[in-house]
Amino acid sequence: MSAESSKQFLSRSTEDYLKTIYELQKSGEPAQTSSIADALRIAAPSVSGMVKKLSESGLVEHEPYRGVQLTGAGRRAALRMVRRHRVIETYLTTKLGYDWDSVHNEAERLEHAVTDELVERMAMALGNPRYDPHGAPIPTKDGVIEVPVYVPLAEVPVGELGELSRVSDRDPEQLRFLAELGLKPGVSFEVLARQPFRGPTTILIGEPAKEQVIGHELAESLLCSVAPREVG
Amino acid sequence: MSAESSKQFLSRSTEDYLKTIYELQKSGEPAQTSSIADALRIAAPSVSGMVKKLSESGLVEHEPYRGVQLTGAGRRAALRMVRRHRVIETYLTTKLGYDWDSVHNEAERLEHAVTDELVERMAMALGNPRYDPHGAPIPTKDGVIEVPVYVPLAEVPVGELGELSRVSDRDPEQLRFLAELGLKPGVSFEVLARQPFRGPTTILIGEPAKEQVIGHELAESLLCSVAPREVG
DNA sequence: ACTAAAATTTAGGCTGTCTTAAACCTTTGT
DNA sequence: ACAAAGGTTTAAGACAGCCTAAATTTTAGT
Repeated sequence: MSAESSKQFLSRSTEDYLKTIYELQKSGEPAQTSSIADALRIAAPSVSGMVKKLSESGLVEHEPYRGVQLTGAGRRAALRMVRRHRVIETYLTTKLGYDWDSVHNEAERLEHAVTDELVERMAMALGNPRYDPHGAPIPTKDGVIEVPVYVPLAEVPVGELGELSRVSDRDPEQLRFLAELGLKPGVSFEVLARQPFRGPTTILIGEPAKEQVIGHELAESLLCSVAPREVG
Repeated sequence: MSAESSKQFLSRSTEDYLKTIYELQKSGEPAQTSSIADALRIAAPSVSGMVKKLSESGLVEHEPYRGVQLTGAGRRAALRMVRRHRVIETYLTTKLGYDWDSVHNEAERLEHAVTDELVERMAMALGNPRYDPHGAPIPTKDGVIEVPVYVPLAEVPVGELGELSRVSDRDPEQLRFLAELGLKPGVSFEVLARQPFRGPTTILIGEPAKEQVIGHELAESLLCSVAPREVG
């Protein structure tokens, strides 16, 4: 209801800032200027300037030298972008045959050009999916997002059964590699062994069950649910 | 091969200028500054400035105070945008249930955000259609566009049989009205009567054949093929 | 506690695209 | 033939976003 809250049209760049701040700030702490700059591949002073504007529009709160937090309005706008991005990614893979490693860039451009109506039509055509192809939860139209609790594969104890639930959508190379190994969300596995000192993890996976060795770094980015599903 | 011709990335605004100039210049004569300004809803001096830049990039030829013409490269870029626009319009109506009166605006935004790959995937999914929902020809990937010869309904002689082939996609109001009357590309009709002094035309049309009276102005914007199809 | 390093902000500038006001050509009516 | 009208261009400036360099604040190590 405040004078600020009804600002309707956000610039492309504003949308990018809000989405980025949302991603950085998920863990709760304020987002740092330099993290935003890195994520957007922009110089830090540019971020300083833009953040001032965002905070004047009531989309973020900025304590100088401390960091940035989304306001209610900012969070809503950010989640709208996240929904767009994930619905688009799902649509492109499901309906237009995109590989899951190439959708990210396309979605990154389209999310700024699409109307709410198109997003809803795409979601409808897909049966209102709850997860995108990388396993990330899709916020609802009214900005509600599920926050499942996952364990990185690197931390699932040896002997445990689990299901791969989510992977990062950022690195196409990595995604292509995962696809080769059949490592996509929904796949079940058993942890057979793990070497100490940040060594690789061995899992049993796939239809003709097969052993797979996975390096520590990769195993840290694979988010899993452990066997007796406690998470909706 | 010239130094200019390899300029790869056109700004959103450049794309709009080229597409507009293409539309205005279809009839052959150079496009006027003021017509471009009107079409883009921009002040004339802005167009002057931009045209200078376009001509420095080798996309148009500009004879000051005379008008603008697309060069080969400019025409190619414009047709790429036209293809995008029309493929998108066709996709949205065919696959996502859009009405033909609401696709124009959506396409107008998307055409700048889409990659060539997405356009080709959409075209593929549609079976490489030759016409969009308004009956406009879709240029091929390599920039070939069909130029059918049509007659405005207002000029089809009384007694003649014809087929409605193309309508303008610009005015949603008009499109909704046409839809109500069942007047969409592909529909056949017979001209029953026409009043003089730019009066209305009466046609026989539809499955349960029905008489329809159409005002002169509207009849001028409905492009038809006359009965013994001479046009591919 | 104090200084060196790291992070952030301020200052000043650039580019792209738009604007209005004024100057400038071209066309056209008498 | 020439002046008014109309279209076009130049001039000057605004605004969004970006940049680098310099000044400032915070953090961290001794």
